[in-house]
Amino acid sequence: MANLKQLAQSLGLSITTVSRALDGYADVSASTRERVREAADKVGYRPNASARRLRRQRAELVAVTLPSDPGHIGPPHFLDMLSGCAEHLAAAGLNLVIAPVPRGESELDICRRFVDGRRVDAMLLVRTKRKDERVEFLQSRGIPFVTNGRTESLMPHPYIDGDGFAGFRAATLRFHAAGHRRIGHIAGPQEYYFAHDRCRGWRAAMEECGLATDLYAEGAPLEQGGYLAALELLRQPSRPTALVCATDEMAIGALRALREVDGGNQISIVGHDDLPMGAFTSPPLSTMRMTGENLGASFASLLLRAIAGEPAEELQELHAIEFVDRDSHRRPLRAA
Amino acid sequence: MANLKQLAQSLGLSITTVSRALDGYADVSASTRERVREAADKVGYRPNASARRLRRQRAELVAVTLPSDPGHIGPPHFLDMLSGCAEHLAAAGLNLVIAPVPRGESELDICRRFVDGRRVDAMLLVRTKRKDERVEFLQSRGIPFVTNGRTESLMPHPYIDGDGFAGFRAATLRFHAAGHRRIGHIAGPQEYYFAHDRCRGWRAAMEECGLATDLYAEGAPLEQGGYLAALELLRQPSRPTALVCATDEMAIGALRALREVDGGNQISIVGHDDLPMGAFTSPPLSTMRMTGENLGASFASLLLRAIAGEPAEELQELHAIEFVDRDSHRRPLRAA
DNA sequence: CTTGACTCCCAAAACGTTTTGGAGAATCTT
DNA sequence: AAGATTCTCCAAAACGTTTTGGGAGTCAAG
Repeated sequence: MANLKQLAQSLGLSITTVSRALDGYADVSASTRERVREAADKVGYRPNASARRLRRQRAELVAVTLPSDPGHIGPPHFLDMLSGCAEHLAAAGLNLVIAPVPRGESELDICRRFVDGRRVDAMLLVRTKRKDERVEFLQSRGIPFVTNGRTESLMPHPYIDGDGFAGFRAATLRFHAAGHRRIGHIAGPQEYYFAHDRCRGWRAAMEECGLATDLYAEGAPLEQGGYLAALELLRQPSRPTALVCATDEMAIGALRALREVDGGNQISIVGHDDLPMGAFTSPPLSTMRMTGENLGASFASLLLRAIAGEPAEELQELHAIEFVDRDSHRRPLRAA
Repeated sequence: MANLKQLAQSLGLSITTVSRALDGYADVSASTRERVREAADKVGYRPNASARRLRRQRAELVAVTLPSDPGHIGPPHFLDMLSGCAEHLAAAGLNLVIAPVPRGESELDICRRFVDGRRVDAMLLVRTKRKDERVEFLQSRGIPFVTNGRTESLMPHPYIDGDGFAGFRAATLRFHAAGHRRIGHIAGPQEYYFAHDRCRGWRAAMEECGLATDLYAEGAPLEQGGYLAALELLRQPSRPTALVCATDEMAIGALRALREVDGGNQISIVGHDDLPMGAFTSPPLSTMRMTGENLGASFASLLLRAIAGEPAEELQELHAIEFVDRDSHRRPLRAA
């Protein structure tokens, strides 16, 4: 209820002095500062956010656009990431607003609305595509942003990403070393950078080993997509003995296909994301995950540094992928 | 870049007229209105959000507090709900900000910050406790809010909840009708309303059937909690033949315990939430879910109506629970 | 006594919008 | 033809803060 004017009046001081006292300026005496602070605490004064934002020309807000398509939004721990990010942004006085894409609008429309209405100081982009129009738009407007996932944009921009190429190459080589020769890949939609990157890793390893890359199937990055893709691979005349899946959700769908077609437990499989659920599937799902603690905090830090004006080149984090050894990747290899 | 002043100048009109033209007031002629609209479109004018908020005395923001504890935030489809809610709020010009609880602060502190700093027009509360201090605070401040889950607050407040009592009672009676007599309950932390409500449903059914309620174990509402709770029940001298679990995540943890101890497939089990993952477990997990389409839209609608001043009594939705018949709830019943 | 530095405070402007309360011109009514 | 009404438009106030550019005092040095 209280605003600066009322508070100042009750103290017999000017608005200016009260404002500066609360902000800790040196040009107000220690005694008045204390007096002001006490009075402010007593009436529970908090500056009106809108007024401050208008005057300071800052929105104190960061938006993250949530892709609506297809199905789930990122891996299930995505919300944990957002939450961590929001928490660290809050420490710097910024709040995180979520911006889903209403039907009939594009993700670009959303960016436009937020940026041109000066509703945000920065943006967080997830689920980047290889060619991502949002990135181009934000670069043209000069608004700070960070992406989760790289893009093929020519101009560098801040991002955090996992080295899917290296991770999937290593996983494929691991299968090869274990004796597998028919190693299939269940891929996500190739327009997404992460899906393409992971696919490239598998492909590179296969070619290094002199193996054909025909055991390939693509699907939506969900259980159902993995299920259908796995069925497709299992129909091939020469079945795979091992499967490298673009995501854990797809791998879990594939596990179901294996159970149905194969009785299960015959084909080795590995996913990516380290979903908590993976420890509880049957067999427990071996997987990969991006190294690094508290991804949300990293995003927050990059966003703050981008807002502070650091150049994009210094705000790019490529994290190694580590293997999570459960059980599903070492099914006994039958003689070919 | 453009503001009202510049736009007005370039058109040779006053700020007032331009503003009212864009807002579609009748007291500006159709021709000027059109002229103004065209010019605004051309320069891509969008009103400055902060200025509008200050003048209108509305934050155009709704906050949802994210509990940080324990572990996951709500069921995995929680983000879908938030996204749907944000989408419908956006259609009314409101954005949804997520407000995680930093360590060292309480959920109450967050509410205070948002409400007293006039940063929001309303709040969305999730994971209500039976006695929830946030509810009391918001009621005392007279700020509109909606909770996901009821509370034991004496003053009525808007909520959306599933009828966990009826759902769990029905599930327990179903097991009884199938011949089960030793029906266990894996419960969530009882301070949460939903956990308590579901537990009461199981307990009521057991008592109606004249069965003892000693097969009870409590745990964190996560896979691990369900796993440990199930192990506890399986250690009892007289094992349960069926398990009613407070959440799917707990049920999935319990499934793992059953596999380890029992070889699996001997004990019937049912969860709640209808996680997509449940269709892919082994055996596929029978579960329950709240009826009703697009929960997020319902929350948005209730929030808007609460902001519009409708009384709390008319903003309470209790949804029926429906059974989702997969396979895990009809394991063959061995002779006792 | 004057000057300069320093301390503590404040009036006023500014941020960009919406809204209030008319003003002037044109049109209608009688 | 005069008054009433309707159409268009606008100046100015207001929202609550931060920041600019001083203005009184006080004190020490010259």
